[in-house]
Amino acid sequence: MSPVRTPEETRMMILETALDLFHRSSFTGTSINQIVDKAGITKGALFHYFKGKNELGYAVVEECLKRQIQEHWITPLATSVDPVSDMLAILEKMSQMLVDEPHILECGCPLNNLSQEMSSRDETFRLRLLELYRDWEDAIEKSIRAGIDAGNIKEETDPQSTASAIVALLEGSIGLIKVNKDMAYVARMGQGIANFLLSLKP
Amino acid sequence: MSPVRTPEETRMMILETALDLFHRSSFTGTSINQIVDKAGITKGALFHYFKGKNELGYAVVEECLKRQIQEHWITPLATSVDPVSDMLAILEKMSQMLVDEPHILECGCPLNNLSQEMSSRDETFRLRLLELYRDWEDAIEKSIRAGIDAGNIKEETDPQSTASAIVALLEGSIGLIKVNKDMAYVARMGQGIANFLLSLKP
DNA sequence: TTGACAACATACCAACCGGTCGGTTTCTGT
DNA sequence: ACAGAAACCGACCGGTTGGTATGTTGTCAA
Repeated sequence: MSPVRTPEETRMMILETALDLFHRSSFTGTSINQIVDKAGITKGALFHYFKGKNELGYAVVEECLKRQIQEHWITPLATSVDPVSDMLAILEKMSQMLVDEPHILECGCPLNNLSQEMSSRDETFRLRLLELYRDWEDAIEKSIRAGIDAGNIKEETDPQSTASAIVALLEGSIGLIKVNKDMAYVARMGQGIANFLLSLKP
Repeated sequence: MSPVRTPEETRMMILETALDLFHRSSFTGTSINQIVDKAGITKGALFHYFKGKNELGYAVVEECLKRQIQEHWITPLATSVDPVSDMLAILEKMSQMLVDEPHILECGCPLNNLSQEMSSRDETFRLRLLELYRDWEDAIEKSIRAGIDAGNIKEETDPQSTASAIVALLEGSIGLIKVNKDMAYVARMGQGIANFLLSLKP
């Protein structure tokens, strides 16, 4: 006989519902009532686990977004000595996700969305999101260093500024794709990104 | 004796106040009352000139943002045959603006802000903002073609995808600067952008 | 079995939102 | 001079927001 109340699952359900709604409709554009309704719980439950909407947002950043960045970027690049090829493979995988779930075409990147919306409005949000970006850039930077050592990247490449530029290029691309909402544009942008990455090879 | 009522000035005051507040606090984050208060007018006046908040937003895009893109990018690049150097000059000018008015550091790009916020929520917004991006990309694309013809850009460069990537890189950079809020990071990103642009030269 | 606390549920609140509407003031064509 | 239109005012409205107060139900250790 399974228990009626499963606190951990409830909390996780709230987090994932919030993540999904924040992704589709932004943070301020999503009301607590919407989260509660879609998660199939009540306001009492939500405020039992989180002090307020902001705290829920922080938790989404720390737990959900952090894990996504980790899975998609940091882990795959951790042992890479050919980051250009490996990043192209990651992008290929993400491009496939766009084909499978076309609604993502107009949703953008959850990390970028939340950053653009909240970082100038709430300092706690900014600092937590900044940490994720730092982790992401660091992972790319280290892989570039490894790539240089392995002879897979031009020696004169500056790892730090190149890593920042790569992240900027990716986030900017997703933002533009959101506005264009067009698979042909996705292909064009993919070519632009690929050309940039390939220019780093010797 | 100057007239008490100056309709055109009133309308322009509303537009510029709205542009400034949308830039600082986003579209949904700015209330009509805030606009009205800061512009020194009343709600009646605002609704006399614009059917609603969305229509005001459309006008801000069509009149204010369009002019800004035109001034900063399209006009300077129209006659360019060395777009890399000319774009670096534009960026240098914008970087100086950041030093003069540091609050922009956390405000981001008005066009990017509005796009990320509204393009998935209102189709009219998306289409109008998309038009501005197309104009911007077209201007860069054409200047790249001219640069190739003049021998200032590598022949194998694909103008279209490169133009898209440049816009993505710029918008992504401003977005990341907003999160980092740090002049040292601005310098790092500037170096990353410059390296990318310079890689287009023969 | 029972007390204590975590895990929920629900009704309610003040503040704020975009928008309306009837009225007043200023301007302009005749 | 005067009528009618444009410009502008500000009180008001229904709806929504994040958040709270209070009550009920399930769980588990003693």
